[in-house]
Amino acid sequence: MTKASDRAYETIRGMILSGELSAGDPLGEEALAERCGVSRTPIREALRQLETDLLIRRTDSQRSFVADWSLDDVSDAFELRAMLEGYAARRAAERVTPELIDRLRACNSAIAAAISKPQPDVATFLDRNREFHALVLETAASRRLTNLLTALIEQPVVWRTAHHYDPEAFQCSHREHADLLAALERRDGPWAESIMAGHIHRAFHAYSDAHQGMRSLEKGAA
Amino acid sequence: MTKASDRAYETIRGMILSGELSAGDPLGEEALAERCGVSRTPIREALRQLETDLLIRRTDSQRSFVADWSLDDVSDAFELRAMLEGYAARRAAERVTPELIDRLRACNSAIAAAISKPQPDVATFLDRNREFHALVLETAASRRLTNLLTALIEQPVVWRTAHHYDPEAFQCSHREHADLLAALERRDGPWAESIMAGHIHRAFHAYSDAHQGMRSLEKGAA
DNA sequence: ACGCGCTGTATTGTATACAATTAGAGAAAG
DNA sequence: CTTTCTCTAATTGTATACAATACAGCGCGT
Repeated sequence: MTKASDRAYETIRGMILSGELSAGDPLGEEALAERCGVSRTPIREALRQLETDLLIRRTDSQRSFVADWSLDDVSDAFELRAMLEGYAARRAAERVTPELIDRLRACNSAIAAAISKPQPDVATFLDRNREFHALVLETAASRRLTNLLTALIEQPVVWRTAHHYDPEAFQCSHREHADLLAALERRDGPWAESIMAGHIHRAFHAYSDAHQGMRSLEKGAA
Repeated sequence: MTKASDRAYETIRGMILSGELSAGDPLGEEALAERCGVSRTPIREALRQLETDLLIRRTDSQRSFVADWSLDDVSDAFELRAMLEGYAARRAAERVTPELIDRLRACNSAIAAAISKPQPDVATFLDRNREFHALVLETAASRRLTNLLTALIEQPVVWRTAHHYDPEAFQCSHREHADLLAALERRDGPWAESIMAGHIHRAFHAYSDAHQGMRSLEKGAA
């Protein structure tokens, strides 16, 4: 059986990512404990983890709230991701093995299959996309880099952006993965870095555009 | 009165940085609790923080040990620092204020005073150096970046490297700070980024050389 | 009406007891 | 002699009670 603090972490994280809790909502330890069916002790551990993930913020007096992400925040996070994942891709290119290439290719094929349906399978896309990036990161073989990136990769807002992708955006993502594969296969670190950085920047603009669209809709509805 | 968990954090961190505990030493919660004069609860909070700082590592079964840093690890950490602090400097250049310039200048003057004595005041140098970098980071105004960098800035090994600096190394550091000030004053982001990245890389080589020297000494003594 | 301080209540911090898990020593079998 | 199994002791995980702290609302004085 999994530890209670882990379950609490997953539960609370899920509530934030799913939108069940919205930005700014207060997170009382006692309330969460009741909701997760555990005592406050594991909740506190979970909150500390979520804090380093930047999914929650704590006031000076240690009260916890669901973090709110302004467009500036998100832009900032993406720029950091572009830099760090670019670095990861470069390191991966220097350490790549034939097995890795095979696994990445399989991954990207699964993505291709998921997005060429008439009704794109977004869940599979997200899973395989995550796997693709995780493989690259693993190959980069830097514990520190892995640590830093986990805080940035699982971003709440981004998580849902792919649902607004149009067919062309999916194709772009897939093609960029293929390009990255080519760079890795040739062990060309700088190329891999450039592609990855561009890949992340494009994802940001996809998010940014979708967000803008959503805001106009809200405005129109109001 | 400061919180017990904070005191515990500082105490344990101090024990690691000062070398009272060496790499690989086991860190039992109960033993630490007794040593810090608090219960296990705040110790657990402190250990979590130290873990994200990468000063301790935890086994699969959650036992804690003082982290050991290979030269590769350190090199890796420095490269990340160079990238991230470079980015911070660039952002700072875009957001700089006259007050900041003044504070940085004061900081660097204090450094100059500390290192031009016949017997350099290393403690002051370290403090002011930290303050200098903290000011730049603060001006960069990215909560995320700050989070990521704290894990890298307070490196245990690095902390003691300055004690092995020769007079010229201190002067280099001071001069590079002055260069950075010039870049900030002109709001030249790319220049600031280059200087900062170079500054960090130089620090790595200073560490690397000193480390090499220490290893030869050890060898000779054995 | 406005600001200031006080008090009650809600929330977090800490200690402690107990449960669950794991490492490691030692015995038994091959 | 090596291997594996078991059992014990040490260590971490969780729950709960209590202490300290912060926030909000109210009353008071200006």
